Amino acid sequence: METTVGLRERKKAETREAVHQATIRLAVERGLDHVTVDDIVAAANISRRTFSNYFANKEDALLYGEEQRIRSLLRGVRGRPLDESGWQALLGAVREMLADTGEPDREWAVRTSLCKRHPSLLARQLANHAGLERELAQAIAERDGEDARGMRPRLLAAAFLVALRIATNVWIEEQEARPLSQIIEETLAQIARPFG
Amino acid sequence: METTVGLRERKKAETREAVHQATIRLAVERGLDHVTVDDIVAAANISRRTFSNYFANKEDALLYGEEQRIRSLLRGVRGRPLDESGWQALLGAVREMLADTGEPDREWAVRTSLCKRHPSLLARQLANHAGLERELAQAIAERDGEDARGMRPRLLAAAFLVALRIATNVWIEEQEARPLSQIIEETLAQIARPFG
DNA sequence: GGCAAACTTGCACACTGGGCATGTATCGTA
DNA sequence: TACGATACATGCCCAGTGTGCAAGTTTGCC
Repeated sequence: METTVGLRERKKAETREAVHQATIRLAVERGLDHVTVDDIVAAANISRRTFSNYFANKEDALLYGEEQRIRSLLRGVRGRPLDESGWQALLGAVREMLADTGEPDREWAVRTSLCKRHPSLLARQLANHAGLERELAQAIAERDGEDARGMRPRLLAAAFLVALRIATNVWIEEQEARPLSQIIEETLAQIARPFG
Repeated sequence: METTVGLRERKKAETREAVHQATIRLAVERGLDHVTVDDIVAAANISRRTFSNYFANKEDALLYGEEQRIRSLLRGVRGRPLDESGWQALLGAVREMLADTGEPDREWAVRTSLCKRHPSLLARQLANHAGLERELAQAIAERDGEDARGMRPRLLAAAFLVALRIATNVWIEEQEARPLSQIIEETLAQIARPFG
C-alpha cells in the first residue's frame, strides 16, 4: 500500500507509535492523570521537548490511534464508487472497514473505556469526531450534489457518527459479547428509521 | 421562582457570573488564548486562587452560560407532562424554552462562534453535550418504559442534540437572518424522517 | 455578641507548552 | 562517496496553570 518511504519518515512513524503505545500502557496502569509527560518520555526514550514535537499533550498522544482510524474511515468514504449516494457510501465504508480489520482490537475498547472515565479525553475525542463530521458532510454533499453548508449533509454525517459512537458504547458495556459489526448495523438501521 | 436565598449564596452567584462575563468580554476582545487567568481575575476583582474555587479553567468559565442553558433544557424535559412520549417531551421542552426566553441573545451566538474557532472550547462544549445526552437518554427511557442502557433512548437523545447543534451552526452561519426556532424545527423534522 | 461554617486569599510547588539555540542524523546531488 | 542543505532531537528557559495547605475574613445562626 505504501510506497517505499525514506528512513527519516519511518523513524518518525516509529517514534510516534512508540510514544502512543507508552501513553496507553501507562494510562491503563495508573489512569491518565497519574501519568506525567515525563513518565511517558522516560518510557519511550525521548526527551520531553521531543514529545512536544509529536503531540501537543498526552491526550493527543493517547488518542492518536483513534485519529488514524478516523482518517481511514474518511478515506474509505471518499474511495467509494461514485454512483453510491452519500448514505450508501457511509454504510459501505464502515462495512468495508470492519471487514478489512476484522473485529476491532481490544486496544480500541481500552481507549474508549478510558475516555468514559476521563473527561478531558472524552472532550478531545468528541472534538476529533466533530472534525470528521465536517469532512464527511463535505463528502456527502459532493456525492448528492448539494451545498455542503446545507443542513441535510450535516445531519446525515452527524447521525451516522452518532450511530457509530453509541454502538461502540453499547458494545463496550456488553463486555464485547456481541460482534461490534452487528451492533453497528442495528444502530445505523434505527437512526435511519423515522421516530417520534 | 427562587425562594429568598442567603446573602452568601447570592454573592457566590454574582461572583461566578462576573467571572463568566469578564471571561467572555476578554475572549471576544483578544481571543481566548491571548487571555490569561490573571487577566480574568484582574477584570473580575478576585484572586487567582479564588478563580479556581469557581472554575477549573478558563474554558469552563467561558462556557458557564452554556452549562446553565443545558441544565434548564434538562429541567424542561423532566417537567413535561408524563403522558408525552420521550420524543414529544424533547420537542415540547425545546419549544417551551424558545418561547420563554424569546430568540436567544447575541451572547449565545458569540459564545458559539468562539467555539468554532477555538478547538479547546469546542471540545469542552461537546463534552458538556455528552453529559446532557446521557441525562436525556435517562429521562426518555423513564418515559417510554425502556432500559436506559438500551440503544433506542440514547439514539433519540443523541439525534435530538445533533439537530439542535446543527441548527445552531446554520443559524450562526446565516448571520442570524432567520429565527433560530424555525431552523430548529427544520432540523428536528429532518432527523425524525427516514433517510438513506 | 460570639462561635462555627463557609469562603477568600497568598504562598508554594509540580507540571505544562512552546520559543530559541545547538548538535546530529538523513537526504539529494554532484 | 563526499558534502551542503534540511529536517529533526535535545537542552535550556520561562510564562502560565492547577491545586494542597494554612492562614485571614465574611456570613449564618443561636
